[in-house]
Amino acid sequence: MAHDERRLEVLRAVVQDFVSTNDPVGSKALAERHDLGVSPATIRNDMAVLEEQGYITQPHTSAGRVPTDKGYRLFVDRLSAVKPLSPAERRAIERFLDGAVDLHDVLGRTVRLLAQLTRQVAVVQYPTLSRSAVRHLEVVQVASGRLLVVLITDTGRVEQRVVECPADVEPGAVPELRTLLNSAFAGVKLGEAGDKVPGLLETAPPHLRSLVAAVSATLMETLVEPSEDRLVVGGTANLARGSAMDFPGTMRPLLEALEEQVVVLRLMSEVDASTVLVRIGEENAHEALSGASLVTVGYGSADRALGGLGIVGPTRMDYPGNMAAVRAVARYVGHLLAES
Amino acid sequence: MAHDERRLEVLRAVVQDFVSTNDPVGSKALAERHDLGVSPATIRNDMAVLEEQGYITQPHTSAGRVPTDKGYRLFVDRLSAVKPLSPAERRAIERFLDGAVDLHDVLGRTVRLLAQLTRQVAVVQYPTLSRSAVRHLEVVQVASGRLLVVLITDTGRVEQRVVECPADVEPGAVPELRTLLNSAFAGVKLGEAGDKVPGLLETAPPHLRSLVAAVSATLMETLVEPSEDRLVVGGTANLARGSAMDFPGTMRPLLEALEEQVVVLRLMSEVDASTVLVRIGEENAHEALSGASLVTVGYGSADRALGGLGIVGPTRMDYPGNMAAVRAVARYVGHLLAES
DNA sequence: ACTTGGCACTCCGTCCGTGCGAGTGCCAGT
DNA sequence: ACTGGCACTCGCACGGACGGAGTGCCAAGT
Repeated sequence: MAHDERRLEVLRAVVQDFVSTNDPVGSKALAERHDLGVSPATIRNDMAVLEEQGYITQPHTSAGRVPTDKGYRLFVDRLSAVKPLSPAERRAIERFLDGAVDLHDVLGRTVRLLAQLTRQVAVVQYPTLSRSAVRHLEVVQVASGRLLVVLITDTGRVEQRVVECPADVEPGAVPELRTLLNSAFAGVKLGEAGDKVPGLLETAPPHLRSLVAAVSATLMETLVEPSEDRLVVGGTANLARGSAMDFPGTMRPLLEALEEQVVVLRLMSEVDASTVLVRIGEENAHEALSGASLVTVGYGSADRALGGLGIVGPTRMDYPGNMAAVRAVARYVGHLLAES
Repeated sequence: MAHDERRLEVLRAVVQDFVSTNDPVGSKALAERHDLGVSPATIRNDMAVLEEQGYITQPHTSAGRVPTDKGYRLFVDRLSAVKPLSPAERRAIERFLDGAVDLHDVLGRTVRLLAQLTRQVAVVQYPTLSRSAVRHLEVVQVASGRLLVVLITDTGRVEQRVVECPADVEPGAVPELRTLLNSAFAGVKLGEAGDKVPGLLETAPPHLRSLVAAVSATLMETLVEPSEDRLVVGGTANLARGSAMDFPGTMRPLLEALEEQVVVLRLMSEVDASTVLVRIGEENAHEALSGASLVTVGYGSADRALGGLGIVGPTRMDYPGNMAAVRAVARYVGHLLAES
């Protein structure tokens, strides 16, 4: 019935007004700023119902209403239209990201770009190692019993490890080892590289076997460790913008969580590249984030997500705009990394 | 005369009390907490002189006194004894830093360690490229006209760049190129690598010359750019501790400056490894840092500083303790990087 | 020449009471 | 089912009073 529909319209209006003004919104103001075609009194009745259903609440008796987490959720799921980016924003994305020289640079620019577009804290995850493929393995001898192994992935990520060798390395063994490793692992996804190790050990010439074993062990160790997946954080200055009213308590736990990385990374791990994921307030389950919202999405080519990126901000944020920005940036980064 | 000496003693007491309590300190409280052997009235006279000389000031008429930047400066220069680290802290340093797997890891641990020890924001600069020496150069072909060049320094830093080649690369040229570059640059400090290029171009076999030129150009570009010197920041959550009274205005500009990096890096560039450098409040010259103090020192082996590290916090900080922590951590990191 | 106790003064922070405005809930009327 | 009216409730901003902490100065003591 037209009844329920108007009520949703009222909720949408409450969210929009509260997001833009940061003041609890009352029935009179609503009637003025939106043409809902009804009087403030009617709106009051609707708001009473919305409050009973848990979508909005009032900070004190007789102040305006404020959306609850549940209210934002409904807004995001059913009431928000996709907000197209302005041409200026599209241009900003290109201008910002073109001319990046390496992976580190790309992700650094990305995080700054996202922070600037959304005026929130931005987070970008490095491409997950286990989903990347080996482009090249490099072996360098740095001392008689020590090798430096450098792994370069198809996404441009570079990892290096020092490997202690059981015995001295014979001269000439290093190039041999390099060729062997590359022919075994090149193009292999890191998540599946472990399967190759036994076969490689069998076919390797005996005098290299211990070397191969040592190097493989170190590599596997590097990869199995998903906590090593790095996170780039930017725009933390935006936290200090909202006059500290935006976050309950202080913003301290939030800053701590961002530095921990592990909390955010866990949330990131659930993204996929096709849909923008929004987590609102308490939905985050983690204490420090219970007053914040996350908008995340995976980036990468269509068939595989390389990693996640997104923003974290107060629950009172411009969801449609931020969702659009996050998605657009992820698409662009995906292309950029795919073609390099 | 004993006169001046006691006045300095009063200044020291003011600084110490204010740092620990965060309240303007009055004559009576001073007389109680320190045995200066004189009455509050005498202390008042001394404080009046100290105020006239600009070392302390009162927030309002008839509140206690607070040290000025100049007062902290005198305290740091002449009144602070070296505070030895506790055994627990020494152990924490070792425990924290041992077991780091690569450079990124070392610096990440360092910054967390410093932030935890000092309860301030910690910053660590990556080893300056121009002062590092080439350990190895790796060349990989990633497409017909594109090479990936990976530079590994003796400090473990890894930089990579994609080089677009003027023409197709003949098969077999890549290993040749690799050998050539390595024999020319291995062990050379990057700051001086530019001098080697002309000679290298002359002696290079003709068919490699254009390749060498392209690769060298990219390398020089990478190195000349000192702004690429990265900074690791940690412990920003500590900013939110001091109840926002510690920083005039908000802490927003401070967070921005930390993200900019360039401001902090410029200050870092002046460090050397032997002395701890303290910059207090307005001494920083940069607007955003005018309410903050920096404690920095270079790390590296005795003969060359690889980079800087330090902390930034409110002018009201425990200078002796923080100076000791910064120095101890820098020494440990220096050893760690020297032996790897 | 310094130090000390006393004293009057200044000013900040807090508390309390008031008035105002915004917003609500309810009710009667259309 | 909607609307206008009305009484009611709070939060907040304003303003004056109060208490306390701390100072500066002065006269007296060592």
